[in-house]
Amino acid sequence: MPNSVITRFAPSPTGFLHIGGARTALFNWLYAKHTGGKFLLRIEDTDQKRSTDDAIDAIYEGLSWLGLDWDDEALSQHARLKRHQAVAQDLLSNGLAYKCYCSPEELQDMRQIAKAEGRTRLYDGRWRDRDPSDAPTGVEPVIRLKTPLQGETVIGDVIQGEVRVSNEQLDDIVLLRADGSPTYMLAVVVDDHDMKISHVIRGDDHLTNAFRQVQIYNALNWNLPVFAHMPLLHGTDGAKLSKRHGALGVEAYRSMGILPEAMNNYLLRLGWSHGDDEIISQDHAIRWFDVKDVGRAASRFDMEKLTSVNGYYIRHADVDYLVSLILPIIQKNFKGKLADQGVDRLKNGMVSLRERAKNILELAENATFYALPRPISYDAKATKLLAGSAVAVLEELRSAFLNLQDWVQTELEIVVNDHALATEAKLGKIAQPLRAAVTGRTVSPGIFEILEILGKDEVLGRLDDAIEAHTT
RNA sequence: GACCCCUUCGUCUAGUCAGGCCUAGGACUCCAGAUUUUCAUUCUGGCAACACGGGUUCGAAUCCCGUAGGGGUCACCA
Repeated sequence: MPNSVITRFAPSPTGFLHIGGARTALFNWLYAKHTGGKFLLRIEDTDQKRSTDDAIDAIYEGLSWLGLDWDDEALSQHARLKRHQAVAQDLLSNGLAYKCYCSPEELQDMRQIAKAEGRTRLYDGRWRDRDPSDAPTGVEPVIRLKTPLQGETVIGDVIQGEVRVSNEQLDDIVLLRADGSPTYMLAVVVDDHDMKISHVIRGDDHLTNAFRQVQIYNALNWNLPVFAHMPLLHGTDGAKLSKRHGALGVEAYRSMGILPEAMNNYLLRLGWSHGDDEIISQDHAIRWFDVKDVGRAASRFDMEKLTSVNGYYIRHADVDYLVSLILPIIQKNFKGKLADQGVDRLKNGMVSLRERAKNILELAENATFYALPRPISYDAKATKLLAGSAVAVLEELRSAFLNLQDWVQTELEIVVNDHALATEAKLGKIAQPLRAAVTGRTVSPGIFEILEILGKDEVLGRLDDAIEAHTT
């Protein structure tokens, strides 16, 4: 059976797509692409109280931003309630499951005793073989799976290897709650089976759940999917990333100016590698990625490395793409006040600009002087630089520029250099005030490039503005 | 606590399956230097690790055992 690989990402709608979930989704997506299979999305919204449309949208948006498109319609687990119930009923009528009438208090006590005695098996199976006529009236039972008492349950995990646990450790799990809703354990198994999921790739916090799920598969006499439990992503402190730990949603990184390509690349390198390769294009990722190569150790999330990868992607990104990303930011910051030639200037200056930014926010900030109309504002350092004798320098430059016919970088450089020689000043002494006058800042791309892109009229105008603003 | 998983520079990792090519390689960070009109890029160099203890072997980061540390899971949550 060629092309039988079907993977899935099954997040619960908690309000955002967090970074660990994004990595899980990425690995599932890559594996599907690598094998020419399908990647499906299922929303685990069994708990209706906790899932909202907004939360579901956040997942869609997060995945879309990362470019992790899914095949077919996203499936809502909740919509499959009837099927889950039917499966539980089958199990019940086949004698593979039973009704349990324990009260929450009873269970609580049982658990305490079991823990005190150091046992893992928390439920003692007291209703397992009890006569149904003993059932108390007025109590809705839960349905529990009759799990094997002896032997062991084994998982051949692609990442973790063979993991086995004694069945004595596993108690009879609840399949259907008293209100008739399925538990997560039942729902995943039924859904994964019905969706024909071939590979279950998920965080290894599910590894111990997998044993219980295997028991459900076995009771149903269904084929097992291939399991791949990938190590968790940890925070800088080494603990599991969680909301409490300040784990952020992918949209938070987006608003920090991280590029989705960089995010994917960074996430991919956490727990997986291809020799010494650091920058891996999506094409290569698809070609090279295989779940079996995922490591078993958890890794920590490192913002500095992400930032560095992000810088690389910005430096190598397409000019128009970058302009389209920063334009809305600049317009938002300055209320749409854009110079007529603003966009052209941004495009012309972008190659130099992109080498100087670690993220899109910074890029937008550094590019602003191109986009805004006169008069520009000066930051504190620029203001300081323009005080005193700088005005005289600007005036001299202004008249030198005035006569320049061929307004190109090389010519401009000659003019400024000549001026430096004539006044026996160091180039820096002249270039810095010029930079401050023209960009409003002390840091920018090469000054001659800027002069050319801005154009003669604009430069002369900005010099006038600066002279006027700083003449005392 | 019980069960399961993990352990190479501060971090991500190569090397571990098929022991010698490893005086352990790369990347990020940091430091120094070169380039330079500022900043950045780029380039060069540097600091820095096989958790520990036993074995097996001519030889172990690699195999075995133990210890320590870290993580995960133990719900009528997902």
